[in-house]
Amino acid sequence: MERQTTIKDIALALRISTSTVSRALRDAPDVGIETRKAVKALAEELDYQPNKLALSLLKKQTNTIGIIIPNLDYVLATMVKGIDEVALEAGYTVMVCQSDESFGREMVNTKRLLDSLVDGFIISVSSETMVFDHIKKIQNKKIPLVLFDRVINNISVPKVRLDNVEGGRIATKHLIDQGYKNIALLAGPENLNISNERKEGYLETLKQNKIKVDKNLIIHCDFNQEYAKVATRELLTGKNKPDAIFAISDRLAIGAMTVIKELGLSIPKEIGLVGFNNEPITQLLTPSISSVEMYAFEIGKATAKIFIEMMHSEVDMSEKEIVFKPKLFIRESSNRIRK
Amino acid sequence: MERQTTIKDIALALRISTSTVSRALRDAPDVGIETRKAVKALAEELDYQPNKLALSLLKKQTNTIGIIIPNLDYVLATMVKGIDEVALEAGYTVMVCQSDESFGREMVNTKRLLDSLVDGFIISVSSETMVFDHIKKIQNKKIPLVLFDRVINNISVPKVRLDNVEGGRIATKHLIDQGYKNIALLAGPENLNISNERKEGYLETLKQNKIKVDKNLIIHCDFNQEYAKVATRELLTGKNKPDAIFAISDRLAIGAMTVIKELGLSIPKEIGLVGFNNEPITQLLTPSISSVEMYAFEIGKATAKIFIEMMHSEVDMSEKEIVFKPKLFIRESSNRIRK
DNA sequence: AACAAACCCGAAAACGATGCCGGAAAGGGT
DNA sequence: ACCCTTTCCGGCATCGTTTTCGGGTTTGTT
Repeated sequence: MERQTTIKDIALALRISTSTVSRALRDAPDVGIETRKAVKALAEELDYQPNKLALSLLKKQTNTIGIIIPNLDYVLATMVKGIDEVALEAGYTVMVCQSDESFGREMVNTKRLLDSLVDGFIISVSSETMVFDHIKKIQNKKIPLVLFDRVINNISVPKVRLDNVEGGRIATKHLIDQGYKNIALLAGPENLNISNERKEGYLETLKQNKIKVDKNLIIHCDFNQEYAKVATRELLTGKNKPDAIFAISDRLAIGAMTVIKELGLSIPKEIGLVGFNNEPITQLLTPSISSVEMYAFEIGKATAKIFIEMMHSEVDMSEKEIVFKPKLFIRESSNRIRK
Repeated sequence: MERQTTIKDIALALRISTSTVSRALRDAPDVGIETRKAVKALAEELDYQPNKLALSLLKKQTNTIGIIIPNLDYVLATMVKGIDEVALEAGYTVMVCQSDESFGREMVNTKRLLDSLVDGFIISVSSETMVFDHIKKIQNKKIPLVLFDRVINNISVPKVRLDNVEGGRIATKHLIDQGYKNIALLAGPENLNISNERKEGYLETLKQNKIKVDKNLIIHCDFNQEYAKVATRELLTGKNKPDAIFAISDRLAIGAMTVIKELGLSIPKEIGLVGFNNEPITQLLTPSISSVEMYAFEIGKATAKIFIEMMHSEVDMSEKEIVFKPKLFIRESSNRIRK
């Protein structure tokens, strides 16, 4: 690693002071036209790059955003892409840390990012996260923070998320409209907010349509894909056999689909199926899977925008919450009434 | 954002010098037991965190690795996870930038990371990248660099990658062993190394088995999933209809599978299918898809290990190349001879 | 000719930490 | 009582940059 040319080198070579060089490079007013030219020419020639560390130390800001996410699945990767795009545009660089759905690693990551002196945080909490001391620590230090996707309620901080309850509603409503009467729910981990919200929408819609809820038709399973198969098998061989399944993620839906086919049931005739996330792959399968679009990219962008706004203005945004409305894409897996 | 407590605050409060505080905190030898205790106690109380920027400026190293990748699909996300794990362990933090398969963005990213003063680079080049000035720039500055997955040949730098030719071979050989005679290739973009290497393995194996190559059976298509469907339709309705398809990625394979089913052909009886990457989803589909495992996580870890090694030793590793051997997982989509 | 006003530029402090060097105080030996 | 070691600590430079303040030279005006 070779020594970078510094402002001092230029100053020395031109027999002027570092202050002058600094001003010349930044087009400050009081510097002679001649010196300015000379400085710029030499800077170009020596491939001078200002040292960001020195600047950060002085200005007390690093132009870096710390992002903590539970993993890098399709949805989160897409969201990160959205964040990245906006952040880059605004001159920020992001540091992405995966908590791997572990609370411990989430804490370690906050600590690391904290003493990497990031300017702020953008976080989606892990499914294990039930206590929020690390979040509060960030707040106490008055460091900008935005939560997204998997947010925490009862905490005063800007949030960007999907209306998951609505997502649960539209999926369930659609299945009812298609004439399914016995709708099962493949839910995620018990304490995961987004899962429970979708479940809430499901329950609500069933009640609204005077369909009684059968607890045996609701199965919580991990996002591990094998669980989905086991759960589905359980459902379809139980005493109260469902005629439709609403899965809380496309991965779960795909697992369910496999089992349904294995059992020789036809989709959508005998069993209807709706997923969540609208991953591209849902369109590629046979049958294609109906799914709820959650606008991951847009959520990412909106999150970053709020963050940037927080950095640039002094107004309190701690109560701000942006909620995206989901949209159902109806495909073969649930469309048995011709339209 | 509140002011962090600094070494100076502690020094002032204890009426000692900053140097003493610094030494006390780092357990340096020449500092009295009493002062040491006092310093540590106060540091604890004030929640003192050393300022990394100041340290980095002084030591000229940031403990940060810049990672540039074309996107965040399953394979790369898995690799990044591997890198992350090893890097974290060694005290490094990673900055991940996506080039989005664009050469321009790859250059912009290198520049950004370069003047973020990362300690080194870990790069997988975009499919557009045909000129390597940015890579050479890194080398000229003598900054550690490791290429992985999509590497560049004819360039003297450590690399970690899969033996893609072998991957092409085992997939093709397997299809031949299963009695398929007319094997098509769904390849990736024309100038993508990994794609061409897999193709090479395919061609080589055909020749070795005295099967003549039909150029019409080789279709290059983008990783965009829709292309795969178009290409497959083209293949299966052309004059020389293949009885098997080797797809260079699972996504392409899934697209192909959809079309095969649409056309009413049975898998694996009439058409055999093998994918690449061994994504978890290949096991979930019906039929499950045979696929070549590329050990993404391990490749990520190996890459990071080489990087760390480069940082800690002075030996030249520019010729080092770690090549992982792929392994075929045989599933329903290509298994028509009972075993 | 004298004085004000531009116009340029340099010195020095500051950001937070480390590390070398030198010096004061304390202790031990003769 | 003197000298020589330890032991412990403070001063200062350093990393690369910005910024404030002040001073010198030139130009222009009356």
